[in-house]
Amino acid sequence: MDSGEIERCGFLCVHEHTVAKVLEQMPEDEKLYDLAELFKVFGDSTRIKILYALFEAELCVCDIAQLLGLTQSAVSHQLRVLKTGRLVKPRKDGKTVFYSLADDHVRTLIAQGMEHINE
Amino acid sequence: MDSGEIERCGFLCVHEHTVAKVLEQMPEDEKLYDLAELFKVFGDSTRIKILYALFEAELCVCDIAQLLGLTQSAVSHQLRVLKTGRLVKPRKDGKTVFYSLADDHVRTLIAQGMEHINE
DNA sequence: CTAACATATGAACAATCAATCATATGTTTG
DNA sequence: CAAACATATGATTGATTGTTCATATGTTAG
Repeated sequence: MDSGEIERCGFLCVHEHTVAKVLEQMPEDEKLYDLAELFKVFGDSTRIKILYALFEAELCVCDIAQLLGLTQSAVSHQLRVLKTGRLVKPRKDGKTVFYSLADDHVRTLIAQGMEHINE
Repeated sequence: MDSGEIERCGFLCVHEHTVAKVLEQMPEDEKLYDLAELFKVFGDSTRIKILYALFEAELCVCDIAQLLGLTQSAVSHQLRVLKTGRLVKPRKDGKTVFYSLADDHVRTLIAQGMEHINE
């Protein structure tokens, strides 16, 4: 088969080799799940704000809270989510904890997302 | 002020000019909200699977459902979310509706996300 | 027109989540 | 050691979300 016929959804509209390609290049379920988890971390405006604040400099928790008009607790909870997703990293200095972006993927992803928005 | 002193959180740890820069380059609230909304759309493994399936070819709803082992209804609901986020676009052909990726940002964003995962 | 089919939609429910409040941990200062 | 401070954590709660089931819309074939 796979000649060019399009059988409607008695089973599949598309050619068999297309189906094969789709299934072949599809990553494992676990990867897909992890990827969704990553995007989920970006999917909250409070966390986006925190990341943007860290674009310029590392900041401590209470700075972020005051800059963005948020509770210390709320910021701390969200920083934990961002840390777990390896988007930010902490640096402890006495009783203060400074957070900064974990790597450049964060900037790149946010920039790409912004491009999509501005269209 | 803004000389180099670091006053701990009596008010701010960081220099005033850093605070100024942060606030200056921070996009408007609405943009930040929209950006979070965009990432939220990527933040579900079912939708990620659908997008991956559309990497190879445009597919109709029931194809996607069968390929991924999902209900027609579930796929339709999620395609609506993807369509609203302008990540996929429909092409109607008789009673069949074929969906395809809306633009290349989708590929780019997913690729960038995957890079972050694989580290 | 009617039956069959592909897709879309709406209501309902369980699960997930972000903010809040209260409190715990850990560090510095006196 | 005790008080003050920065941060983290745990429980609770209101809101959001993904799936399911039932049904509606719209198109094609007979």
